[in-house]
Amino acid sequence: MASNQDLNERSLYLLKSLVERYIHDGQPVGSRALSKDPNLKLSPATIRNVMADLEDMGLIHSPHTSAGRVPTVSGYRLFVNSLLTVKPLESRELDQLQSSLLTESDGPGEVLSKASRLLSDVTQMAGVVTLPRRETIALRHIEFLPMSNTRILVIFVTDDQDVHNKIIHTDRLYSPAELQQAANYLNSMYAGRSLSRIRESILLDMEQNRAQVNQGMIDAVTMAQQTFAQQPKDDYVLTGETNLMGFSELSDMERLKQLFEAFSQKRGVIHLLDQCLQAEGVQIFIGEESGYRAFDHCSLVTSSYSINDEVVGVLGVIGPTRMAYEKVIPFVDVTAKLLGAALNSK
Amino acid sequence: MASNQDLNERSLYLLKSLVERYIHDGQPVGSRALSKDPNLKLSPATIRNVMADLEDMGLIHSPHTSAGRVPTVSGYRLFVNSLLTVKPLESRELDQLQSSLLTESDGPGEVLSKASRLLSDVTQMAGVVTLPRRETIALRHIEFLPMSNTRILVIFVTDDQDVHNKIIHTDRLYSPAELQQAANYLNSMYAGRSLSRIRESILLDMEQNRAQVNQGMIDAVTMAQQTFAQQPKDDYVLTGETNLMGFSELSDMERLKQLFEAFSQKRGVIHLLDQCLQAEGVQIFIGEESGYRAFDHCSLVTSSYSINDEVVGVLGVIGPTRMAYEKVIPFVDVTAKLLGAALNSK
DNA sequence: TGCTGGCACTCTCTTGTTTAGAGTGCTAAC
DNA sequence: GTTAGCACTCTAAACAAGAGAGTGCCAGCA
Repeated sequence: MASNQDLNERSLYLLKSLVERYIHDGQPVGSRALSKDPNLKLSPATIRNVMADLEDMGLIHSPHTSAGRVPTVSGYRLFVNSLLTVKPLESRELDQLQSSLLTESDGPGEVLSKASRLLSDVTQMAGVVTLPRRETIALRHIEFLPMSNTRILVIFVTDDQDVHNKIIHTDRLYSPAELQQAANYLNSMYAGRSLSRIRESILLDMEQNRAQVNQGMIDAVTMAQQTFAQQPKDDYVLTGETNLMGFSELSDMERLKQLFEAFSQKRGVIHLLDQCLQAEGVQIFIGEESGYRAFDHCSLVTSSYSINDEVVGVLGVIGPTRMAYEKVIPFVDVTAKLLGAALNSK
Repeated sequence: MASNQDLNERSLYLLKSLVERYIHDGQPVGSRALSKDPNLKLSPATIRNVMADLEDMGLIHSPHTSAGRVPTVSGYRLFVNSLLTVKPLESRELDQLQSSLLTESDGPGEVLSKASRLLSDVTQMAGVVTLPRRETIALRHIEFLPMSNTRILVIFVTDDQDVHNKIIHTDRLYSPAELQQAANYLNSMYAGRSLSRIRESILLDMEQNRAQVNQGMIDAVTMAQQTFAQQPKDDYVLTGETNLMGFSELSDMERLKQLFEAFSQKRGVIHLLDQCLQAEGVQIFIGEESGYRAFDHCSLVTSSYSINDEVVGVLGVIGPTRMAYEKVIPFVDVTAKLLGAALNSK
């Protein structure tokens, strides 16, 4: 058994070179090819010895006897963690990013779509952006419109100019006038505050028996919170899925189907992305690391993005394990920062 | 050259039988297999003669010398138009449909999604439903909220309880009070009428120099119309795309990619579906008939659906040319009617 | 005239075999 | 510790052969 001490500088350089070559041309890399590396004046035989060690350590693996070696998940992991030389963004790409995201115009929804499209267009893989999910969203404006029976259409505008609407069911019948009054009250008294604080506030007022507060107000806030709670916030914008169909490692139809099914179920993907909400900076899942079968042959490069220093969402790129990490990582990083900036300025 | 007179009852029955067999097991059908048909007491040799005629007429086609025959697009077309024996819906399916669609609860958006999901779940192909697009939509409620500079958030509730919102840019700055006033005026005076009629009305009032009408009102309606005009109505709900990955005739990765790209572009698909808006009843595109390369190996079974006798949208099923038309056609038909009914009752 | 049995033919698909090429592991020598 | 050499293994491509399916056509029969 080879110990970690065998991981001297030379073996690491060899691993790095191997991973880079494999990422570049997708073929298993043999000792002969590596021996051509000008920085590495070694014969194929020596390289074979080193590769045997790397294989013992589970960093590379041979598809069959007479093929070269291919990085394993651990190999990629080591590569990404310590060997990678990150390529800074090309200025052309940076320009494209900035001009696309920072033009003040459309609503938040459009900005997210643009970001996702950028991620997929530039990397030629799939781009994903989760909808921003703020802990405390303040009320900007609320409206209750009666529908048939006990159904009420609640329109809820948050202070980030996002419009939510939801049909809710109430226990009793409310008259249009009642609804109007409740909305007016909430709009005039509590705009700018978060829902939970509004609720607290009203309860307090009620205790103190203020005249203008009544059960209706409570109901109204409950409705509003309902609207918000049920809002399908577990959602994301995914673009460029079709790019993934070009990769040979995903050309297996059964695998591809599972992957696309995961995309439309959304649950699993969201759950995976949520794990990146906590983490600072760029987070990477390689192959089976994600824990989701559908992503076994994919890697996920993600970064959280923030509005006003509050982490609200995650964006990233989904592609085959064999991807150009050195370009994707900085790109995801910058995009996340720019998206945050774009949403800040709203 | 064989003339149409050769299309006697026997040849037609043979074609029908051939198409049915091919649809059922996906293999080219040979003369020997067809000779086993109990209603058709003919030797393989005779059947071969008839099949040769059918091939001359371009109704069937042989992939290679020693394979059986496969229907061409014309063959499918003749089959669908005149030979098909439609299978009525199974009561289980009808129950499922009714209970899913006719439960009064959620907004129109959810109903459309449910319809689409039903289409894909039952047929195990892809289901599509275009968003309803009414010629004249009446105003239920409107709200203008100021954002930064000359940007205004318009919230527009139509009488079918659908909420639209859009950020528009105006020429000059409007004060919150102005916006409030405009919205109040529109809501109180014109709720229930269509936008174009509101506009006419206001212009008329202005000519007659009524006191309460001013340029602001005109601007308000213009804004409202803008909101509505720019609304991306060229949209649909598509579900079960992944089902399509199971079909061998779509297993070519390049084709599949084109198909999925068409799905996400949306333009072409919408254009195709629009052609069904005019038509009464179920409309079918078989293979290349659609005119879109991406759909060359697909068939599309569609039907328009109506709200209050006004045709507003199209729904349908997308699958391989080799699909069970006799089941899909009645299913699409019924679903369209039920969806109309479900939306009517709102 | 229309149907049928027979037969030669064609094409695909599968299987087995061979060969070239690539890459390895091991060993002995430097 | 490094290297050259060599036997070995495995894949991929090319080729051959045979089985199977289905056809077209022809001659004979009702």
